[in-house]
Amino acid sequence: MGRENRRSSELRRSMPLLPMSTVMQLTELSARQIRYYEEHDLIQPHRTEGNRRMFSLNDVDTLLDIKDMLEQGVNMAGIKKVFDMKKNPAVLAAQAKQELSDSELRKVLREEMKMAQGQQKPSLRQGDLSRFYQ
DNA sequence: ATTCTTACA
DNA sequence: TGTAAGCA
Repeated sequence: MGRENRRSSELRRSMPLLPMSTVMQLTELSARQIRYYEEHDLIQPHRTEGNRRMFSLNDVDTLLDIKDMLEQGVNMAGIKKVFDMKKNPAVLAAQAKQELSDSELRKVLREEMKMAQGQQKPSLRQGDLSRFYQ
């Protein structure tokens, strides 16, 4: 896939198209949850003139990723850690070279978490991701 | 009819 | 998180 094609692809996935009701059905998340994740800057849906949220396909993907982690027992703190790692230079580089899929990204994140853990407290309290990605 | 914000259980 | 109120 050429860079022009990938660019328009990203543009399409970033296009604000879906209203709250559609995203709720697509993700099976409540409006309350979706708004909550926005408050925590995990997604940044566009707003219409009437202040209605309009979600992109990227937003939906992100929400599905969040849902996965939630079902694995990862709390907000843990999810935030994972998302912060998407800004990690190493992860960013890997994403630039190939089109790192989300599933592949999770593998990388898994490794990154092991690295980060050594510098953290080895406890098993909430927010610690160690027990979910061993 | 639908979504939004705020606030309380 | 769910739910209800009061708006837009």
